[in-house]
Amino acid sequence: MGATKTENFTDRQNAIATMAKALGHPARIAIIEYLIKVNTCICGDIVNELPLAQPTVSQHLKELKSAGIIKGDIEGNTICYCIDEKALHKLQTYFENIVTKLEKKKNNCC
Amino acid sequence: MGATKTENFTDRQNAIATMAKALGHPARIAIIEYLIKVNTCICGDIVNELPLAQPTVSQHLKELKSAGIIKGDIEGNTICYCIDEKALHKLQTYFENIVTKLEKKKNNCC
DNA sequence: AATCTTTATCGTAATATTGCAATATTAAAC
DNA sequence: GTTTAATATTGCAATATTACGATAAAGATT
Repeated sequence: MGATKTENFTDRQNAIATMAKALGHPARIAIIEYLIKVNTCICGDIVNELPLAQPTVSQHLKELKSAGIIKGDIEGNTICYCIDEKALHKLQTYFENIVTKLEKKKNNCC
Repeated sequence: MGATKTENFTDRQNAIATMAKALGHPARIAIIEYLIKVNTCICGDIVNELPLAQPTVSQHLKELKSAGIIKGDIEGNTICYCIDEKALHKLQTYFENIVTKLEKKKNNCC
């Protein structure tokens, strides 16, 4: 085996897992933090910001994009990447919901 | 290669990535959702709840535990697993912070 | 003590991820 | 049109993940 059995889980569970997985690498965390920091999304210098080779960065960007975390549009010979707020909002809501439930239930063991 | 270059990123970036990675699998999302649902954390029937073999579930639990997402204590011949609220709180805060920043900056392209 | 029940670990196969050098692509600059 | 600059793709090696059968461990039950 080695392949995740996505078909056995709900779409929602798979969707959250996909987004979480995309953020499950420090380079990709660094990328989104940089995108947030620079405010604007014209960010041709992302490679210089990261301690990784250009193809590696490109690959991480591709993964973030395919998970819907970032959006990218071609803009001349540079790519304009920026955060997809919808995805991060979903994650935020998801975790907020969990935290709220945990607080409400006050799970009283362990 | 194939190994993540964790040494090139900050501890904070690695910490978030580790937690996100642990949640980057639908089975592990299903596990924490189940733990939340049952309220109590004495949960010997987690295997029956998931469409995976027992060793696989055990492995997923181990990963969640080593990432600090869940806590587990031995309790007779069963294990008492429950959510570690601290970890989820960190994630919630992290994403809330991002969303807040994004709203404030109103990133005006793409 | 033998058995049952539950969870962990080992071993292993299939697959995925990470990282980079080399190369391709594509548009701007000259 | 040639060079430059920026990003993408390809190919590949190293490593990690996913999944499960077999087996081990350890307390509970009889």
